[in-house]
Amino acid sequence: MAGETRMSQPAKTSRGRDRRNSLLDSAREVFEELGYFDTRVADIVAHAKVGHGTFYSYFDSKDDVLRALIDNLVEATYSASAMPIDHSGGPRDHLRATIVQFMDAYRERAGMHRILVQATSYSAEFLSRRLEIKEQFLGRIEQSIVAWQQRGVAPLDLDPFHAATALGGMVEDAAFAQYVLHQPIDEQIMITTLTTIWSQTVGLPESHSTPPVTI
Amino acid sequence: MAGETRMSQPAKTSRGRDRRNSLLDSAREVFEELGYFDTRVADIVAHAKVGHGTFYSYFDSKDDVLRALIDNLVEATYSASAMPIDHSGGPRDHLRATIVQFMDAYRERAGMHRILVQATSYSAEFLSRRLEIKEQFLGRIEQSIVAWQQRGVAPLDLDPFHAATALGGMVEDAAFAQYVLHQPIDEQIMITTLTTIWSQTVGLPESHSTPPVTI
Amino acid sequence: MAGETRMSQPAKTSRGRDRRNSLLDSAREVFEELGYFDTRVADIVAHAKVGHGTFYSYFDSKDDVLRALIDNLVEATYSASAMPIDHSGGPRDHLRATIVQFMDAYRERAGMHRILVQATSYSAEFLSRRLEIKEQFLGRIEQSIVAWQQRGVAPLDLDPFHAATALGGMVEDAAFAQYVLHQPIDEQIMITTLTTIWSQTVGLPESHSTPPVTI
Amino acid sequence: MAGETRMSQPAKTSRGRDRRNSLLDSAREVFEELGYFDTRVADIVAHAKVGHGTFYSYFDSKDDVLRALIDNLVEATYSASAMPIDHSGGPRDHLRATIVQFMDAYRERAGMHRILVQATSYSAEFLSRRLEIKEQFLGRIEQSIVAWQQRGVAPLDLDPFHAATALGGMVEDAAFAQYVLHQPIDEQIMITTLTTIWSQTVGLPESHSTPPVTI
DNA sequence: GATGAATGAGTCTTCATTCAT
DNA sequence: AATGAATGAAGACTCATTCAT
Repeated sequence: MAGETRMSQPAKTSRGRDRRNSLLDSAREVFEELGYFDTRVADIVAHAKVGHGTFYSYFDSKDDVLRALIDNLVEATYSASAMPIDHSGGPRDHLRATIVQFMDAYRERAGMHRILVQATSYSAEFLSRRLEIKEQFLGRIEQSIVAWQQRGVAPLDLDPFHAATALGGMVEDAAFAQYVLHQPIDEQIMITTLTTIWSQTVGLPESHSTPPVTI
Repeated sequence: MAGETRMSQPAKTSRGRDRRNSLLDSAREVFEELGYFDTRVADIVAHAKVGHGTFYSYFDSKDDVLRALIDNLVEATYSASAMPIDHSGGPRDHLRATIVQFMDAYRERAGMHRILVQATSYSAEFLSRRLEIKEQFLGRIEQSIVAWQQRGVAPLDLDPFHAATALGGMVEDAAFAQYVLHQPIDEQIMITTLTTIWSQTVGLPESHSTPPVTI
Repeated sequence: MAGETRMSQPAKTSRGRDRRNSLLDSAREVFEELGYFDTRVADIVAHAKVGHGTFYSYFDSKDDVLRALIDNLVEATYSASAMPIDHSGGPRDHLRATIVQFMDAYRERAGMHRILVQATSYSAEFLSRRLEIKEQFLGRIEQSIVAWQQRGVAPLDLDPFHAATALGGMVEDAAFAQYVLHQPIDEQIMITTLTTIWSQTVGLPESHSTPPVTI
Repeated sequence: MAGETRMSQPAKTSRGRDRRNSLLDSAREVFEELGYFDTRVADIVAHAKVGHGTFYSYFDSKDDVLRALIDNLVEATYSASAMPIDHSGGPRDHLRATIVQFMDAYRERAGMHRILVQATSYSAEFLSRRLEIKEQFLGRIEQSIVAWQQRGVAPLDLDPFHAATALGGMVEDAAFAQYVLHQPIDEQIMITTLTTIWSQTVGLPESHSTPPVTI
């Protein structure tokens, strides 16, 4: 399915970079509207108002644009989660802010998250990419649980990896249900609920006395 | 213009039922091996050792078999979650048993759950079917949370619907990660972790004194 | 297309004859409703409420029933045109009666005439059958023109064969337009018009004195 | 579900137009040789020496080429019947010239007329197209009959519409018998016969004194 | 570089006919 | 004799990708 992953043309000139970005945008918009499978290369080039040949001078294949888009999503997700968060409140406030940050980032790219799920079920290559995002996310959670255990806040009999997997999966699933499946979920109540479940699991007090731990 | 006869699933005879089941099994096995998209009708009929026409006398299309398989999955999932659970232990034991029951049912049909996710991302019709399963599952959780709140066990400021969505999503995601994505998760630790998170959220005591509430 | 025309099973027993006729009727009805091409053998056997196998024990193929039905049509057409006609009136009355007889016979079997035209354009074999009917019809006309010429009524410079072809074609086309294409034609006016054109061509007087010539 | 782009006849370039015409010619030739039903798209593309896809980038389906060919036939028929006719002779000469013009046009496109009849018996859409041609033809005849009646030449008790239907059908049937069915008809004798029948019906004198009426 | 016409392998689906029961 | 399940050849159509202009 994947083949030997020829790298798509780099496009040195600025004009080439623009064209490539334009195609990337078109591909994303069409994918988000029709889904990956129902999108034909013809749809993308029509949307970008270029010829078929142009598409293939920037990307090796339909899979290749998808790859590029997923790369962008991965990168954006990394950047988003690396953004600093206000530490002024207590640990629960901080946790809540972290969850809000995640939900915001997800909502903003909900269309591509839908495509990522499609791609995941279509090729092992894209599954790896998706797991890569998830592991990065879960790794940070695991570290924060370990930190809380070291401070004597979180119970020591909680397995950090499995708890991170459970809690992280919970948050991601909530985001998917809300922003991709458009389930009738109230954003604020859901954030409060997620924060509560998470806090109780790792033993965060309601008060603001405990020093914050960055997720 | 065309004749008016268009029947799939004609056979009421036992031979016809057998043939249909055989095709259904073949379809499931091939879907599980290759995924829905990479499966050709030719693969299914070859696996079932029948002619192309035979396939089309039991099913209207490739989509139609998928529909039938998903129907079976939905039905099986309903049945599984309706099975009685041992009530001899305390509430936590009971919750754990319920989670174990879910994980067992999921593991047993992991292949089809993978296909369900694929189908979900491919057609709105299958998405509805999947949400149907999930709502049934989440509805039961929501009711149990309400019951615990009425007994004064679960905190009243916990929104039952959103908590059910979060906790249910958490468990389903864990099952998916474990049995479909084959993430390196330890079954027992994960079950303990899920039980702990859930119990703490709804206020279940560690001891065995509280009367059980059926999920 | 036709192959070597194996004669379809003769059906010696009366039960067999009934079955065969029942199938023939079903085939005709379905052909008339759907047209030959859009009719599937499945439609015929469903209409006759018999199994596929039964069909093939009375007919060799789908073409074969069509052949049988066209044979019936040819035979019926021969019989109809051989029926005696009231000779009491003058020659024009007689001609008119003959045309009426033709139109009646055509109307009664309009559905099969439509099928005959379809079959004609589909296989040379059926074309021959159709021409056979037509030649029989035109031959009679030609003879009557010759007779009128011998009586000094019809002009001698009229070529009997070509006039018969023209006049016969005119009448057949009118029948087709009226009964198959359902063009908005008034039956009585059309019959009068055809009679007039024909009479003038062959010199029939308006009065009733000329002795009749049977077509 | 599918993309929204569905274009046939895209090419506005001269190359595209050429290709389309080449396919149209191939389709016509193959249809004329094998008949519409026995022609496969594969036959057409083989004859045109292009790939399958090329066919489908100019036409939506096998039906679609047929539609295009019939459109051409309709157009050509309109043009042909609109061509001026020599008025120097008497009314009979003029009528004869009109009939000759029709027969010439029919002979030239006999192959397509055969296909038109096939198409007619296959789909109501094509039947409409055929009737469209015929009505245009019969309408002109009807008008000329009315004109002759107004001049006191044609008998007033002749119904113009039904007479036009009868006479027009006669001529068309003669053309079909001659050029499509290849019946042993002598062209000149047939034209004389048709002219005679028609003339006598509408009362045209043999002499050249009556002023001509254009059909 | 850009274009879009051309390609053809790949799939689904139909239905006349056969034959085991 | 009757049945109807099974067959599989046949054919329409799609669309990612190539390449001549």
